[in-house]
Amino acid sequence: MAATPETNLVERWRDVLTCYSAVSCALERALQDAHGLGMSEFEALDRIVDAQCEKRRMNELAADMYLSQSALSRAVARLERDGLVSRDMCAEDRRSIFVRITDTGRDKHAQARETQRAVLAEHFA
Amino acid sequence: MAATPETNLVERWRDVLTCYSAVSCALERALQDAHGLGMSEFEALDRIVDAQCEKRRMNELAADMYLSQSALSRAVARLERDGLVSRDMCAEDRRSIFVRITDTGRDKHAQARETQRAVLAEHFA
DNA sequence: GTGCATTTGATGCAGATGCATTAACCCGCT
DNA sequence: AGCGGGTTAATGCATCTGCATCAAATGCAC
Repeated sequence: MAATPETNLVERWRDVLTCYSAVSCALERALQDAHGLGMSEFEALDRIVDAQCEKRRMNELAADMYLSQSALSRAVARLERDGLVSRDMCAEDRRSIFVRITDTGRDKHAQARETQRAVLAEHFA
Repeated sequence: MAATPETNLVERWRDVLTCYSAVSCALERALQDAHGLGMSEFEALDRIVDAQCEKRRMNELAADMYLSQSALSRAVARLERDGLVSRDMCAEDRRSIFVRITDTGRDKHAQARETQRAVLAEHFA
């Protein structure tokens, strides 16, 4: 028997939990303090920028992220309120929304990415 | 140069994020559906049972967990409301609270642990 | 003992999340 | 064209979380 697989499972989970808690907490604080961004907002911006195309549909975005549809809807609403993205009608399918990053949003994301990488470097060192 | 360390950092973080999201979501749902327990409640019970001693002070418990002090306070309040733990005065330091697991709580935890391990086994397979 | 900083757990409050529902829209079938 | 089922994003609601604050209790300096 290979050293109690049950215990290993729980240990692996605890490791993930510990890592996630520490990093997400630090990230949340750093992004908030330095840029006024929550982690979900940054993550959404990040996915939009990563995709080569300028515009992203809400549902494509939701599929990439761990957020529920409603949470994403509100996160994008906050980003729009802060002028970092715009929500445009999609002519082909009028139910869909194109989320487009603004110039301000692009700048903000570039700055925030620096913060993110600094925090990650610190915690994964 | 060893394959862009920056990108590796972000990838590592995304892996943690993906894993945490999937598992915590599944765990939350499974525990809630099968036992009416949230993940934080289960985690708190788990820490109490894991500690060899019957009683745990709130602050010791908080130190073990990723929760804030206030969140823990309310999680324990929910556990007490459901009859799974009791909060007793501590004679030595009357600010402190002893959290003690009840028989009902012990049973519930034993059952919930089965669910937890099943979910973990499924996701870490 | 007295006074003051610290510690401990509870609570008011604002913000974020998920679930269920809703409104608008698309598509296929007749 | 019209209807019904499925899809997309927004919203009401309840819950959980963290921050700041509070009251009670401790203990340290004097």
